[in-house]
Amino acid sequence: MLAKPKKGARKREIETRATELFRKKGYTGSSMRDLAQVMGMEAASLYSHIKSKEDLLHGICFRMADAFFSAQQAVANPELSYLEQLENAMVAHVGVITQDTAASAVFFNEWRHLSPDPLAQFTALRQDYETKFRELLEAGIKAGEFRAVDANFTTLTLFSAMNVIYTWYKAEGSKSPEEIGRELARLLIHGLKH
Amino acid sequence: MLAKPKKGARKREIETRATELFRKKGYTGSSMRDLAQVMGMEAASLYSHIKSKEDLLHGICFRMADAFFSAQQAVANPELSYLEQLENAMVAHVGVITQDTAASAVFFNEWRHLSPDPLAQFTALRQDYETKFRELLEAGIKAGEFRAVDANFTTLTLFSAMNVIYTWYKAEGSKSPEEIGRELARLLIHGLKH
DNA sequence: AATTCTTGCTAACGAACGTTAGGTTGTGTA
DNA sequence: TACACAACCTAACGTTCGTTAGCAAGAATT
Repeated sequence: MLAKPKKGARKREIETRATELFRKKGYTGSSMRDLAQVMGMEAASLYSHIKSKEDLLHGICFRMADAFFSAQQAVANPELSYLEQLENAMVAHVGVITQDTAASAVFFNEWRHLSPDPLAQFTALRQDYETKFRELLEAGIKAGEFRAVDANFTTLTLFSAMNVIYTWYKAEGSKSPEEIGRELARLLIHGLKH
Repeated sequence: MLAKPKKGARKREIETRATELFRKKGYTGSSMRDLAQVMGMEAASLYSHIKSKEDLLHGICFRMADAFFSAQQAVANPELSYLEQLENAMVAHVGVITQDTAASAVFFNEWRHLSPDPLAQFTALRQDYETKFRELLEAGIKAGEFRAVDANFTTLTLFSAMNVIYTWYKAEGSKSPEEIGRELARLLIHGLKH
């Protein structure tokens, strides 16, 4: 049943190229003819493999959402200190970003172009995910591990600091994803001052 | 010479509405007919006031760049400690963002849609601006005021933490721009830990 | 009163958009 | 050898895009 050329391989290549294209020019700035060109085919031919342009965006956004959730759950461990739990969650988050920076770029910047229904679903997922971080923060404050910062404000700051990493991370760079995550956690937890 | 309806007032209203529109739907996702609709006129009529769609984007991006530069220069003071200089620069930066969150959103997210020539000019300006922060950081490290962090990495983290503020700041909120800047500086300089 | 300027209109241009219909070719399977 | 199917094609659809041309009405200026 399975021959050498794996089933759906062409579709996955389209998804990969679409992700790179959306990263570079944005979703609304990318045309199906642009995508066809990088694939070396006609625009109409894309529809032998995919359903629609938005379906590509949908796939990228929700696959990333899944990855973030899985990574978060994989490191969840209530027996650790809140400080350790937060640091591990940050490392896990950074790990997902570094695994696919193009998909991360689309995830962070293009989700708003989803149509209303998937958009609502997406924002709900994202809210849930971010809430885990905020709860960790609030619990850590209550336990006296953290300063009494504004939890909402700080959560957004943490995410912002983590989510910028897709803009510069290169797999062949000198730092591993884990090192980057730890260094970032250290900066945010211990600060810049000597 | 000056009558009640100030000259260019209509043009400025178009720019304001375009800024809000670009923030909401992105530059490539916004059409001139969209803009005309929020202005209550026909798309073609816009061209009595403006030169082109890209000219709107150009104006927004470069006016913000000017504002950031001015604010940075206004607080520059080599007699202060690097820590104080950095904190003041951060407060100034946040001040510009909070003055116009819509224009900030466009500045941060839509500049890549400028055509090649202004794009090159824009990125050069931005590079210059960010370099001031990096130099402050490097000098502070050398002087022993800061830990020996990676200056590039940390500069990006600082900007990312500051630049997320346009997403949630409301003028009628409980914190002033100055308070937000100071709190952010405190978080990044002193850290989250108790 | 004559003139200029501002502000808007209708109509239309060529180009690009996402997508569908229907056909062809080559390859692996029954 | 017949068949199924993935992969891609050409042609075209209706729509939307940014923008221009030419004109009209009112207000401000001379």
